[in-house]
Amino acid sequence: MNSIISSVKGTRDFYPEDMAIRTWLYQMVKEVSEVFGYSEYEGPFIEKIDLYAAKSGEELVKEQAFVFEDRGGDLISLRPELTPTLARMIAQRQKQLVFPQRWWSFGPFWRYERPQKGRTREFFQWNIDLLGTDSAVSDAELITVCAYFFNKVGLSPDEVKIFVNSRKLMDQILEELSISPELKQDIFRLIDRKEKLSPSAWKDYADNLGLSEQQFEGLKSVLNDKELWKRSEDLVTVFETLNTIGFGDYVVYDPQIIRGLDYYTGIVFEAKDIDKEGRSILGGGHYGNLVGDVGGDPLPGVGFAMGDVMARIILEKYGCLPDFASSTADVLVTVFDEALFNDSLKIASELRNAGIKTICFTEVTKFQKQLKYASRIGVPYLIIVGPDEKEAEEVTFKDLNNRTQENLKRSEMVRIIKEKLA
RNA sequence: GUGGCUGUAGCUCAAUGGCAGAGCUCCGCACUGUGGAUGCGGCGGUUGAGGGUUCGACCCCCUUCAGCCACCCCA
Repeated sequence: MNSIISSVKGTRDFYPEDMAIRTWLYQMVKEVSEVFGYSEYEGPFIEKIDLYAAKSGEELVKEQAFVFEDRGGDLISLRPELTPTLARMIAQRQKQLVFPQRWWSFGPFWRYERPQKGRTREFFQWNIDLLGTDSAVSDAELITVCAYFFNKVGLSPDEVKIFVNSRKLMDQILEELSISPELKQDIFRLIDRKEKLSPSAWKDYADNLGLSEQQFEGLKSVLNDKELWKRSEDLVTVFETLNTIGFGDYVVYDPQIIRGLDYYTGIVFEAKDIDKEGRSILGGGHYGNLVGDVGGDPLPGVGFAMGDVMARIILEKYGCLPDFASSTADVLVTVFDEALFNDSLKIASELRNAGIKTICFTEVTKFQKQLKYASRIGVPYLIIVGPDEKEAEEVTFKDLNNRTQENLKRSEMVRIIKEKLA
């Protein structure tokens, strides 16, 4: 045990039961994306560091990327996010693509961070973007995709909520409070921290930024104003659209949603557990110009990303994960003795040719051991071929769950088993 | 990058500074063509790693690694 080389910090081993969950999640994401007419795409897992230099938050690249030098001396990064890659891919074909484009992806990402709950160094992320449109209804569509996904996997509006705000509205508020644009990032951070700090600590934070008493009070009352969204045309449209479509229950206005990434320019949103337990499940928003930094023509859009780590935590918490069969085989063929080994192998082959997932025991051992093995790995059905069965041109077909068994004619075996499995 | 908690058998956990244990799992047998039960037996450990204090360390100290949690940031 001591000699086993440990896995890389922050990575996860996907044992079959974990892989089943990951695959299931991918299926859900795929079905939701495609029912909205989005096309799947994928980029490289490694990129030149330059791609990220201009974009993203600086910290994301400078401090959280896995960077190495290749043999040619270029600095290469394991991708910490997909948006810059998407921007490049779009920019390269900007002249030939018909907009709006609807794209989605599900793949691995790496960030060199300290692992904790809901956060690993290697994780999977669902990215979905609607490109080349500036309308608030587009923003509403992406939020609908979120809600649709939650609904599909069985997370109710009593369990998760999508919190929505508008960067544009917040900009306007800051202007009205006469807060200088240079302070904008700091104020956004201040807003972001309100929940995490005690009231007095939060006040200290504000004082340190140089907010006047008047500005501080103004900001505070704005953040408590649940009706503030009515001042934003975009937000009004978003909420109206969602109510029309019927997913309004999932959505709630929250003036404290800001989002860290600075390329968001309009609607921003993130989904969280209703009691705000843990980190957000997904986050996204409207960006004014996706491809500007990689040399394309200005192109707006809206999109979000969902990480698999937090998604699994929430799905587990609310019991939304289906029961996955412990074995992927439906039938196990036992081996009676050396003389009948070939008969078992042939029967197994016959079943496989008919598309039935079949395991054949590969050694001659005590029957009890084979039966126990079948039971332990969770195969539902057993085929027994002994001298009696061979003589009668039959097999014994045993249902391990019901503990019943019957004899099947060899000629009818495949047909009957297929019926049972249907 | 900062701080806190935790590392003992495959798993869950015990052991006042004094012989490293239990339950579960696993394997074997009782059981020569029928599993989960029961009984009996067995395998299993450099106590995460390295150093120090001590007659003696799972226990105290230092270092390091890993996991978890929070900050930061974000999926």
